[in-house]
Amino acid sequence: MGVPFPSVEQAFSILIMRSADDADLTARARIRDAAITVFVRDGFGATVRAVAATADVSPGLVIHHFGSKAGLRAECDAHVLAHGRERADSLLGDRARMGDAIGAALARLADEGPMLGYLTRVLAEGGEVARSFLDRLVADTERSMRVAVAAGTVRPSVDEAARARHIVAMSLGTLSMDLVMNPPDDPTDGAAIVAAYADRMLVPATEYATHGLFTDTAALDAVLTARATEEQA
Amino acid sequence: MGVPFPSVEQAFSILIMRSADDADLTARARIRDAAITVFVRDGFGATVRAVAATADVSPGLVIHHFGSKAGLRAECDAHVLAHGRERADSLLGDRARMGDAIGAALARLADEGPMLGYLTRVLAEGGEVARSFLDRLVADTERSMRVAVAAGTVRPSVDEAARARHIVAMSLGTLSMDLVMNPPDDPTDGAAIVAAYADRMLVPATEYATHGLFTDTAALDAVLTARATEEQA
DNA sequence: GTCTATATAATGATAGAC
DNA sequence: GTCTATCATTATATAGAC
Repeated sequence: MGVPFPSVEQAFSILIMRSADDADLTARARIRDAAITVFVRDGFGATVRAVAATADVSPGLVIHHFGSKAGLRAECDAHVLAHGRERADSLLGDRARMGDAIGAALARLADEGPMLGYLTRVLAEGGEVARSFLDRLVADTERSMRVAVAAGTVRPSVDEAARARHIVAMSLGTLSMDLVMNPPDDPTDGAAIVAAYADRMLVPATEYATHGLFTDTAALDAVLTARATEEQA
Repeated sequence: MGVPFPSVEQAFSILIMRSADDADLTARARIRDAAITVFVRDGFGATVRAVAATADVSPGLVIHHFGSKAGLRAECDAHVLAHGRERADSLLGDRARMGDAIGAALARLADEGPMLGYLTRVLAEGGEVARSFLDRLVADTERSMRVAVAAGTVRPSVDEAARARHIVAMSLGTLSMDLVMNPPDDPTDGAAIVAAYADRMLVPATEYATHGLFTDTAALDAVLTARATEEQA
């Protein structure tokens, strides 16, 4: 079987770190977790007071621990996004797991909590944090694609770098837009979000990835000809 | 030639209303246009004061005309999004124009100003305004697809409704994510945004729409089998 | 470490003169 | 219609007691 959504799988793998730090329940960590939940629910405009209330501490204590709201935000970003490097790498070397990408990726997402919702908030907001996350994902995806092309499961592209950027933008963009169209009841419930998303999009996305949309190559021919012409000029 | 990005073309067509209301330059309209520019540049968190400064009026006058910041926002939304119904319909009836979709859509986008940036802000924010816009686009896309399938330029789908939703989410999602990865110098310059986006994504997107990604149908077979099985249960 | 109380700044919105 | 001046609210962040 092929690799339906390589970049999505990688994005998700980055979120699978279900850090078993239940001992990490210092007040500081509690505040951070509460902040993630509140940011997912209400967006990054949420107030320090709302975070404090959710963590059952005083607003002053939040600032005491993180210096400022920006400091709190930075720590949340780091906790959610600054992971997965090794994960993505090991995935690349493990063709067996790439094989059943759909089921595996979805299954491993079964309980990552609010991380997915946080990621989509970051992507919607844009900015440097989102950009660096996507850039890393593009690099990983390009390497994944080369492996898959060599293995014969994925077609070669006329521009592998451009395809990697496109696949990342498309994968996470489709997810983000689907969530706008179908807002989850509980945005912090990653498992429910993934299940609903798969239910809506797995068939059309796989169909598109298998056959494309067009019946002929006229559009592609035109685009490639146009590009060749302007490159000559 | 085919119809590379039907939903994108329709989304764009909605923005092509270059309202020749140059006589519409009442202070009220000036404030509204300034608000659109500021919202595109700084997001919807931008202050009434910033809008007033850009429009060269007092903050009080902004409230005087629109009642509240929410009122101003609503008027901006209406001005940008509450159009295009007829446009999209006429497009459906005009197969000649659907034919050269790529060039036509991009060319007609040559100068729609800050509208595109405003649309991406609305989509990133989510909420009811974005949802109703996307819903309308999905309905239009499904009708477009049926026409194109009947004409033989687009492959039929096992689930036309799901495909329409997927194409809309994918088209606008890809655009949004590409803009996160490559922030435009001037987010209010729609022409430059479209040109840069096409330069980066037209080749890989058309390639994907023509051939898909996979070399075989194993993934699709698995997904369809799984769906059939769970429908039986 | 944690709280209460408060300083400071910014924002949306109002009032009234012109 | 437009402005200036101001109010009321809300936010982040600080200070100091416990």
